[in-house]
Amino acid sequence: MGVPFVHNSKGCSRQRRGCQSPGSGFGKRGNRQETGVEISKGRFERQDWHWGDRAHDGSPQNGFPRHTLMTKPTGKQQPPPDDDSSGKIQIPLAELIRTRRKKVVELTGRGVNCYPYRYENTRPVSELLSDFDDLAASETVVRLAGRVMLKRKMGKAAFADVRDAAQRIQIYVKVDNVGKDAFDLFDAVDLGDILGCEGTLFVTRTGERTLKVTSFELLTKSLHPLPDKHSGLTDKETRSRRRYADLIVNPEVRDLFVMRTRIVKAIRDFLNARDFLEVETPILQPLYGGGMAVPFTTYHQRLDRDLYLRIADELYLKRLLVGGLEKVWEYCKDFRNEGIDRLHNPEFSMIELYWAYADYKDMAELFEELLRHIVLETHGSYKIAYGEHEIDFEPRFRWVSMIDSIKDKTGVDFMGLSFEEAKKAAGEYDLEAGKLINRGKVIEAVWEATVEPSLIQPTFIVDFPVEISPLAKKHREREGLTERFELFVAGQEMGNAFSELNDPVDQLERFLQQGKALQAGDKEAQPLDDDFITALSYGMPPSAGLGFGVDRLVMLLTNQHNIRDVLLFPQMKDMKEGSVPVSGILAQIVQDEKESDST
RNA sequence: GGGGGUGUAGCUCAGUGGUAGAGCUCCUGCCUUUUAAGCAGGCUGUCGAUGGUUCGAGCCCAUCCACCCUCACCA
Repeated sequence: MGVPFVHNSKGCSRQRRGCQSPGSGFGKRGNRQETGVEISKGRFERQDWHWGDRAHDGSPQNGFPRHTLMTKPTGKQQPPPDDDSSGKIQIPLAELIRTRRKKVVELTGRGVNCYPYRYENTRPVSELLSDFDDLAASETVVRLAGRVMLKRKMGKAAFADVRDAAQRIQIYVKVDNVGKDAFDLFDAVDLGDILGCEGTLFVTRTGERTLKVTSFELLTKSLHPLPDKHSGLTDKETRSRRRYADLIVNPEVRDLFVMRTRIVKAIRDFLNARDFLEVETPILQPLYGGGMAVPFTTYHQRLDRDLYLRIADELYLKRLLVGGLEKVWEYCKDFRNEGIDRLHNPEFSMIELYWAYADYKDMAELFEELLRHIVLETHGSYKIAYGEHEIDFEPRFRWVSMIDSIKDKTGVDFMGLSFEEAKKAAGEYDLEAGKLINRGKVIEAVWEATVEPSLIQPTFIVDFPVEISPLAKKHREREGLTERFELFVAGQEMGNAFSELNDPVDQLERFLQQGKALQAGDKEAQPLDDDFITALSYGMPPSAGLGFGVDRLVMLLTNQHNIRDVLLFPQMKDMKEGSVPVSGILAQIVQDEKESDST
């Protein structure tokens, strides 16, 4: 852990490291005397919180931030009053956590383990609810476990809402049923605590299905208060940074990520059923390639060389075609060192599949079937809503060439036009001149300006200009074009496929062209991959290849419009200033506990 | 990167230059079928950061940071 794996991602693992082994860090913290600082009376200075392991300098770390609490010499400090508030971090959160931690200490003193090891024979709440009538009538004793979301205490009885992975249920705890000691323990239960409960099911006066608790066990004490019980957690930044809190209080978020997993499973099932072999290829690569992108660079010490995080899987999967595997695919995490926005995260998921003896038309058939399968599996219908649109996957997808689609829209036919002629024809559109560096780019730019936004229902755009398709085979009939399609749905690209270029000489020439671009300063151009050319020289069968972004697909199928919302842990910039790490609060509390023990 | 917006208590939000507020959470008390339980009382903040204007700044100005929307580029 001493040397950061990826130079560019500093700070990404800070929080995780801090959580590893809190116990090991407490004794090593400088005390007040040594650091020459003083805990101010009732005030925690946020900016004086220092993370010991922030610098990536390779120095040994103990896995826990070195805490240094200090204050500004404000001159307003007074000797701590002799009540028990001296030295406390008195931001409100700290007080809330302190109160809960006190309960842990007290309960532990009474022999209650606030962090026991297991709770057995539980049933999912969903099952208890679906079998409710029978279970209630037979007074079957059942057990469940979950998190306390709401609590309503009334003297010698109490209700609480407990939620497990999928459902919530009300529990009823009455002193007559559980005994005084247990009822006192229930008094100490906070929102957020995790409980195991045993009892029978009944319906309350007001008609709510409820577990009448006969015994319960505290399974985990929660120290951090939950977000507001009514309005929940709405701040998008906090929801992304603390996805765990988001998942606790926003059931629809949980549903969305369950849906994401179902989508991936549907893809996997579909490809497995067609004998595509799921493989794994290197993420850490001596040379990147297979796409146009800026890579992340990292360094291997023992090899004493730079390595790259992959930007695409293409070149490795094609090597497997050479090796005779014929039908391969990979669920791949790729990394691109580019901007972060509504549609882009530095690490993202793709599916790439390669199919020997097939061409791009076969691949289009397969892709269409795959999407229909996924939509039906996950939605139970072929129609989905996306924003203001209803997308229907049932009819055959339109199939139209890029050049024809422009002709249909504008009347201009780019087929057979030279670069100069094409540029002239494009003159009436407001295009960025710097991009119009060849015929293919001009056609693409015109197409993007005129046709792309209108592609709401699933549409294959096919036969791209050769200049913008360096890995695709030349079209067997149409001069200057390649056998390539991209699928568009709701105005967005949902996949990209070619009849794969397998002539090693042609591929070498295209690499050399890319090499020139790289030298000329195009950071996204692809470097020459000698080993890939070597592989092609052995002979790669005629093949079709397809790649599509999983995150984008999940967005489409879950009606989300920001990639961050379909990623459990999206990349975030460094934390905004002013927030106090919970570990700092806990460290302070534990220090106070130790001091009060020794006095 | 350009343009627009937001940042106040753990959470959700008020607060247009004059002593930082509400609801929820939390604490104390009452309450044995409640349900955003209720009732009574109480604690809680470097108003994102830094600088400026002002007798006085949460509020006005500048810079910076983060997030959201939007435009251009990569999936």
